Amino acid sequence: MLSVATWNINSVRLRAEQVTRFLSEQAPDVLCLQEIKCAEHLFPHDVFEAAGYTHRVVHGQKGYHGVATVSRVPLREFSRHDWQDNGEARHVGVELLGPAGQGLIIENVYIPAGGDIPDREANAKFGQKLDFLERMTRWADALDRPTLIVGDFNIAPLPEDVYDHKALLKVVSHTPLEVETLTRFADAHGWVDLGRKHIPAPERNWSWWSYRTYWQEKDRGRRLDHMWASPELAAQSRAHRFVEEARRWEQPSDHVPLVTEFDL
DNA sequence: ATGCCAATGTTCCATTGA
Repeated sequence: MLSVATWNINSVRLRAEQVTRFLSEQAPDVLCLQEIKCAEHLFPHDVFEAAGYTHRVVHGQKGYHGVATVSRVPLREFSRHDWQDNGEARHVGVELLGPAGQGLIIENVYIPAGGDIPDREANAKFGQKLDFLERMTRWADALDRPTLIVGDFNIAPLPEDVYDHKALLKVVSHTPLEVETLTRFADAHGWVDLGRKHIPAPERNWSWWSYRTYWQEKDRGRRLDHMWASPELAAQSRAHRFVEEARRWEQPSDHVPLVTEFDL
């Protein structure tokens, strides 16, 4: 048995208490973090060391973005892709060294949000988001071993992945162009969306709620965080959950963690 | 009705997030 989690933590230094609680309560073997918001030399290694996560790979950046994968099982850094080609720290891949999950590749990714306007001409960030996905698609085309890709995709692909499908068709994160582009990425490798394998639509499994009071009061969430597996790996997933209660903890991240358990 | 919140560092204001 191997359990893997992903969480956009929105500053790992500020949320040491919350991440410690999550590790204690859910006990994943591996946790992939996004938006750690610090350079590698400022990563709070002591917090994870004390919790038993003695294996860590950090791809940090000063101030913004940044990803890290921490683990109770041995692993090694496998890859770092810059799919935006601008130096931002938005990906790190690891290979598990076993015995649990021996040889498994876990890709931890933070896809760009894409700005406000869903138009490449009017908003360069939207174009960068689409380009990031196109480069991921070419990468996925060439994959030749079982892989798990997790993280903050910043896209809610299904109508049931948002609180109001029709209202969000023109809102970045749920536009048809983003969904089509993400679908091409999915098709490039046959990725299985574990969130919807285990919690089929229209069952609720949102992962993000805005910090703004109005939107929280209305319970307007979106499913922006994902765990996708190669087909042969997906066949070994046994359980999957969204820890929605973490959104109500003190000083929470605006995202909640996801956990998948595998027979490995 | 998407910055009215939250975080960082450029720090008493600007930038970013989705």
